[in-house]
Amino acid sequence: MIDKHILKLRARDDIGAEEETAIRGAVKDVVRLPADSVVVRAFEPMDYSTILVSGLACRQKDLRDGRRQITELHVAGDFTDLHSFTLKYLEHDIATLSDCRFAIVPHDRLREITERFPHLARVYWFATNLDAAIHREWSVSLGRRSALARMAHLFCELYVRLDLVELTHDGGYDLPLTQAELADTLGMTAVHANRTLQELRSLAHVEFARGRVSISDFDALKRVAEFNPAYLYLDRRAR
Amino acid sequence: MIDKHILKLRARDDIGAEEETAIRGAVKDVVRLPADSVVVRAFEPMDYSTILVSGLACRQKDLRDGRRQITELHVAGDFTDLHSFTLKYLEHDIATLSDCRFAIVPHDRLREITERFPHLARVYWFATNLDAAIHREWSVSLGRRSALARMAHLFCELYVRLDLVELTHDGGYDLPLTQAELADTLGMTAVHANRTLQELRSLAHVEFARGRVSISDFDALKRVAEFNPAYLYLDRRAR
DNA sequence: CGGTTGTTTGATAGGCCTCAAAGTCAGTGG
DNA sequence: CCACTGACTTTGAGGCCTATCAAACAACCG
Repeated sequence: MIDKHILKLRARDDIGAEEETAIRGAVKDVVRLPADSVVVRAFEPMDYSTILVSGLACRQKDLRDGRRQITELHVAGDFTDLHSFTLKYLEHDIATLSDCRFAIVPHDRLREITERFPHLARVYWFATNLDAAIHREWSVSLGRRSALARMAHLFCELYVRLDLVELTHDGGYDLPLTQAELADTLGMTAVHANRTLQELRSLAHVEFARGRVSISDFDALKRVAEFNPAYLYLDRRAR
Repeated sequence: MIDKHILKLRARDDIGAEEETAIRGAVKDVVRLPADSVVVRAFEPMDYSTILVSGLACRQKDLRDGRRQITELHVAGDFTDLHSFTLKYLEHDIATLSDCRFAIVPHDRLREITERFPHLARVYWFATNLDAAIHREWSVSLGRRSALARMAHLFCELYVRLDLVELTHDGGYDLPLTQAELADTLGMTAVHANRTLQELRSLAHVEFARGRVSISDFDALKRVAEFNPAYLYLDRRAR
């Protein structure tokens, strides 16, 4: 059920058998939600967190005028709202972008296992710090990169993150987003996202169609994006 | 020495006397650095973290072409690079923007106190999650807000954060930034920052001159920014 | 198969960038 | 005390990137 989650943890640190058992035991429930559902509503008191088991989800913040910014995309294995464990509520929504399954982990169980295994506390602390590192990279994209480089960068990031949980195949991956949602992620309009997509296809041979990203020349894409995966902390070490 | 740090922690949760003693005891050294120094270099292995005691510092990421994005500003009391405790290195620089003093906290002492006081582990975990919440709000600014609203929003945020550590006075606060550095924070050019500053002055009666922000009408500023401080998690509760 | 949602294209406008130069200010040294 | 210097701020002109508005087109779905 949460195999991809464990897989992702193990990419960054050793997780003992006892720890793994504790993590698996902390899952209380698994729920299914259709696309475009709000999983967690901003500012509602939370006493559980959720691991994304399958599907695509996001964190999004709405503005008064109805526009929104997606601040992170979540793939299978991500602890989408682990930060609510210490924050007690979220200042953003968690929403599904496709059909999703979530594993529910109550905060009191999180507290138990992090007190029993201080190492796991650090591993999960690390996980939220990694989210923050991704936020920072997105800030650079939004603040300093052109629309083209920003989009290329996102496609690179998702390739690496999905590859880690074995969700890439044939030089690409499923990304069930509309162009409007992609635009909300990249801080641009849907029209411009469409045009940028066309430019990216002709420049770097990257396709985005029918919910799938196909990368025929990853190096070309990386060059356009000036992509360096170091911010994803892919090295395994004791946390 | 780290009074402002303790003050900030206590704004979000109760910190016991024993915990406070442990925190103060974890400080090994205090160092002084002039403006425009690099405190922590990206990708260097870290075995300590630093609390900003006084001055203004930032997290910054450089691009190949020499441009940069400042992804967070740090004020006195902030644990500027607490995340290196679990990340082991940072993917960005920490740099000073004014003369600064830092308290050095070795990671092994952090490990000690977080294992001895699981509650402190959560308090510090919370602190890094708060950083991430600020990152997300900045993503919204960079992605969806106009230059004017973005600048207004930053000035609001800094007012609240500085007020928390008693560093505001006479309806304003010291912000020893050049316009170019402000521009790097807001994802715009220095020229445009200058023009936006002028617009903000005439629209919301906000001055930024000689390293000081003077706000004569905070409500007007908040309106321009659509500022809501909820993302700063200002409520005190058990973490 | 009609309606709805999502994609694509075109025309126009505007916000922000770029380049360049002038103006201001604090600090320095004669 | 006053040139001189270097850093920073301000202004102007022109252009590009991206937004906006509108409409046609394509794809999906009950």
